[in-house]
Amino acid sequence: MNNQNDFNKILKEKGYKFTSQRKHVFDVVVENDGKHLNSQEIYELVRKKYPEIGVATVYRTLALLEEMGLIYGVDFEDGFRRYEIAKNEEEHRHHHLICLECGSIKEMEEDLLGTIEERIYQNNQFKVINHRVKFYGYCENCITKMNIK
Amino acid sequence: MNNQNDFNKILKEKGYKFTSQRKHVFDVVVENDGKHLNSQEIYELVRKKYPEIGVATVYRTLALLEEMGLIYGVDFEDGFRRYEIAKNEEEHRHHHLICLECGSIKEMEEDLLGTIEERIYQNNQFKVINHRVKFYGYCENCITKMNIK
DNA sequence: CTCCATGCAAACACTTTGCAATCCG
DNA sequence: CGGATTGCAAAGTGTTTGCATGGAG
Repeated sequence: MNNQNDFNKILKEKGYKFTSQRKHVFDVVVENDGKHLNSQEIYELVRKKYPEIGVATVYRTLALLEEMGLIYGVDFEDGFRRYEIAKNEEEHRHHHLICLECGSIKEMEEDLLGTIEERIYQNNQFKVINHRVKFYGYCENCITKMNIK
Repeated sequence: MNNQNDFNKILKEKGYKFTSQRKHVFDVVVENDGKHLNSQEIYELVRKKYPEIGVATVYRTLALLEEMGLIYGVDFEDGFRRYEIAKNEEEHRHHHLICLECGSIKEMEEDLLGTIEERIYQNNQFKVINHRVKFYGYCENCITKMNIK
């Protein structure tokens, strides 16, 4: 299966044009799966392969890809909008374990809250469509280093 | 119990001075419990009672109050940092039900994940200290209006 | 009286927008 | 070709900082 053609096809389906700028931006996000790059970092990486690209194009493309559902924007409250690829097998987005000591971010695949959503509807008359969970604490490395329980 | 003296005392304990600017900022956050005001909104409200105050003071004070644990900053990914009062009875922060239709934000007090944290430690070697959950979906009003299930 | 805290304006950092030039289809 | 897309620079937005003045303790 050919990536370029796949990407091309998805764009066309939505009535958008294929450009190498868009391909390069998408590639960088895909190639850095799990790194939660922010827009500036993506811009820098794309520039290595395509130096003429402008910041505005990167921002516009990221918004486009997010709207198309190919990537997700995540906010770790550090002042940057960060992006990760959308894996369409996920019904709900995965969750993040954020280390308070070193700032590392680990992904966790379990769907914790699926069973709880019905209860929320009963108790709060609120129909849950998606949820987002962030856990703050200490990662394996820092637990060892800090010698805490 | 006298609010002004309480607030004064907490500041002194941490080695900070009592000023009427600080009191006014804190008061506005307390008086608007549940409204998740952003910094600009807080600035506007404080100015009604204390017109000479500057934006910088509001930002500095909000950071100070957060650091002291009197208020929490929350990020609803709308480009603003929003604040809510910290209720120290809460072991974990409460969670938010965010309506995708009208944008309303409702608070939910249940602690959903307390029991799950041990499992996370087993599975991921990650020691959870706190967690933050946001549910996206449709609120009671919008469900009625939109006539969805 | 001594610093801490304030107000002001300028500086910042990230993102968005306007517009002419360019390129895809 | 014609309209979507791009690059550039300028404008926006929310927030932070430098510094002289002011006020709490």
